[in-house]
This record gives sequence, structure tokens and C-alpha cells, in this order.
Amino acid sequence: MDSADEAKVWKVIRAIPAGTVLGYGEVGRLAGFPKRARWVAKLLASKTPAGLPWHRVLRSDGKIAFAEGSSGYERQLAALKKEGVEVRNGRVLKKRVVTEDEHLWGPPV
DNA sequence: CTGATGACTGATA
DNA sequence: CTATCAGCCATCA
Repeated sequence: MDSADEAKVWKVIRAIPAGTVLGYGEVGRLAGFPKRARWVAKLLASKTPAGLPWHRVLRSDGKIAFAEGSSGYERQLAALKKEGVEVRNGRVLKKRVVTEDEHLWGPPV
């Protein structure tokens, strides 16, 4: 895994609009890695850059990936609510995704 | 090399 | 709706 691959992932995550969420698998797919959801999760677990909106990344079913009650869970939940995302019992309602919007890959940040 | 593990996913019952 | 199961893939003992 080169840092270039990681950079793609960061770029995708940074492109997620506030109040919107994406799944690990979707982030991986948009970054060009269809079957690396776990790898993306691993990246976030250890190499998350400062300022990255990692809290906008959830499981495919819209639930927070952390165990309920854990510190990470609390932090992510708070951050999501703060951005206006509706969360019910650890699950995000009306999950809005950016899907295949190519403008995502427009001008470099 | 082998097997276990994990911020995962999709199919099935 | 929840519960299992089988893939998936990088990392580590």
C-alpha cells in the first residue's frame, strides 16, 4: 500500500459534503478499490490525517462502525449530529450518499 | 507459510 | 426487522 493509494481515500472522504455520509465500501469504490472496505477501515483506524471528516464514513447499513458506548462511537455520533445528520439508535437515517458524481474528481483540492 | 483478526459487505433464512 | 454465513483483504503472531 503506497501513500498514493491512501491519498485517494483521503481525497474521497474530504469530498463528502457536510451532512452527508458514505459507507466504507463506497469510499473504497470511489477511490478505485472495490473490495477493500476493511482496508479503508484499517486506514482510518491508524493513519487518519488531522482534519479529515472521518465521522462521515459509516457501515454500508448506515450504522456507526464502533461498538456502542466506546469513545470513538461517542465522538462520531456527536460530530454527525453537529452537522445535522439524523441518527437513531446508532443508525443514520436517510443516509445521503454522493454516489457516482464525477465532479468529485474535478479540480484538485 | 499458516492461521487469526478486524472502524466491512452482501446474500440468505 | 434480526441473525448467520461466507467472502474479502492487509496485517501480525
